[in-house]
Amino acid sequence: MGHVTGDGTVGKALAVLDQVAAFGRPVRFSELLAQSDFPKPTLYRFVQTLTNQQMLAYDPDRQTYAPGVRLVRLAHAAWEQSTLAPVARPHVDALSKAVGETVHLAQLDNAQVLYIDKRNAANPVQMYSQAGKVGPAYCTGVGKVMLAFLDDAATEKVIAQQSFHVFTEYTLADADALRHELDEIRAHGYGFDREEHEPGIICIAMPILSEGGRVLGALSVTSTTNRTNLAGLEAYEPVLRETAAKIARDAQNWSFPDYETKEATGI
Amino acid sequence: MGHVTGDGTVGKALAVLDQVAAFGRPVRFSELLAQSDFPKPTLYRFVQTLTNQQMLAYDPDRQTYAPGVRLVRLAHAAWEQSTLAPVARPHVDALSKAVGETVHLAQLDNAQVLYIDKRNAANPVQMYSQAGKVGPAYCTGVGKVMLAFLDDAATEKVIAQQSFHVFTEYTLADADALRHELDEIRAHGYGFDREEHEPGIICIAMPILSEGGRVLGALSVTSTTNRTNLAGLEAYEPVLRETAAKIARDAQNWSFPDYETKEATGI
DNA sequence: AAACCTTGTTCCATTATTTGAAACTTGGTT
DNA sequence: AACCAAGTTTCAAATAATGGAACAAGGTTT
Repeated sequence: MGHVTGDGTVGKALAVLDQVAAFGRPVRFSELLAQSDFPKPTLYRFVQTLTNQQMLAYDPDRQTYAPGVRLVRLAHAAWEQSTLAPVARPHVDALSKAVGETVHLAQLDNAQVLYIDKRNAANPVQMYSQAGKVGPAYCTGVGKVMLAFLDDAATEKVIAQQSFHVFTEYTLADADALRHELDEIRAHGYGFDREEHEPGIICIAMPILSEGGRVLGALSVTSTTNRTNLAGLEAYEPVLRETAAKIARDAQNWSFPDYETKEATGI
Repeated sequence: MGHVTGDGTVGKALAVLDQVAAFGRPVRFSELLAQSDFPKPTLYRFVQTLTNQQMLAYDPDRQTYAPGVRLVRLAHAAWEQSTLAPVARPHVDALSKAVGETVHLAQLDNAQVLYIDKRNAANPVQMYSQAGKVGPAYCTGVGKVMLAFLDDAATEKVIAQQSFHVFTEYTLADADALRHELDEIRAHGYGFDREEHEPGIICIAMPILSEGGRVLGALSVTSTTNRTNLAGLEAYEPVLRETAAKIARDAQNWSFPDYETKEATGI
């Protein structure tokens, strides 16, 4: 009767997995139970099953559960197969070198922004700890440009799922403000983050669209108000647009020819 | 009657997820069906459910399934929470700087080696494409030292799951050869890879053990026969041992104090 | 040391969900 | 028009999930 999860047993089990991941730290069974809708034996069995399946890892010393190693292995496959990330990598590299600022590559995940790749101008890549991170869609450059180029039904569905927390004085605080912004973005073909998420942080963002106009992802160049301003970022628009086009083209023609690459790792 | 998966519906669904990941490329429903034990509607529903749950991503243009973005998000949590990886990071950095060779941090996943972190001496980190990778346990330095320090029952269970593919002329080709090698490793406290997995690639590996003697993971320093030899690698034994000890200590005392770190990302 | 928690684990009759053979739809091919 | 392959839906039978209750196992208090 009226469940949040849907998708039967599997959906429920995955909800438990999310719950553990959301804790951000190893968690005890009782902690999960306290904030769960499931009765004790049901939750217990889910946790057991997930642990058996290595989706959760149980630490017997501390009696805690944490997301398991199987996820890391699966995510490796996800990242390598996601048509965007591996195809985009050389282009993101080139863009990063060209602009000398932080570059992000993102996709839409549910109604959130998921960062798939990142180049930090200053300190060399530290990807795993950044890629995989999620952020709000309504107040980030990449989020807004992706929203702007979905079809109307999809856009509204995602808008309905935004929480509209006000981070700064520039944050778009409601659905109407966001809709208006999306119109602007559609008109220009790209968008900005005007310190909407964090004070002093600005960016220019470009959608990555397939030939058919489907949203594949988005690119952004980020900087700070100390170093530049929106007009300064706008100078990157041509190279951003070109990079997005190249990524879209390559993603289109991608057909996994180099399967079975015996990449030399050595332990 | 006699299933491989176990763990009910959830286990079966996750087996399908693994199957998709194992393809290494986006895959059609019919391809999955062809190599699946499940009847058509059953497999169909699993794929649907997993897609709903964003564990799989469906590409409508190509009619293919690939591992989904939710996995990347979950893996991010897994990596950050796995007691070893974040705790080990600074020590792995230091070790990498000290030895100037490729350094690997690994854990046991099922009966395989899972690389959790990596420092490449030459080109700066490219983690996501390396971490998450799995390798054989019986013919890698990290794999063997972890096996050596499991309890007997666990060791035998893992040995039984090895496939003993012969990669080079030095590969340990059967369980007995491996058992003998494990005895040696237990006697010394550390181990080598003598070109057992790839010609010209050698390493010295050190287990990371908790106070209670539980295997937490392993560290290795890898090089080539062009640059050095086993005696040369042995010079790294003290710093490796010390690093492993530091990681174990920190993993022990880790209690997630810095939860709620509002890390400044900016888009 | 007895009574009393709190946390984790097992039982088992009831209930709801998964299951899969068969039938059907869709789009492309002979 | 007939055919074929890939994907999707149906529905009664089989199976697996469910959760109230009762049971261990450590700890703490009286």
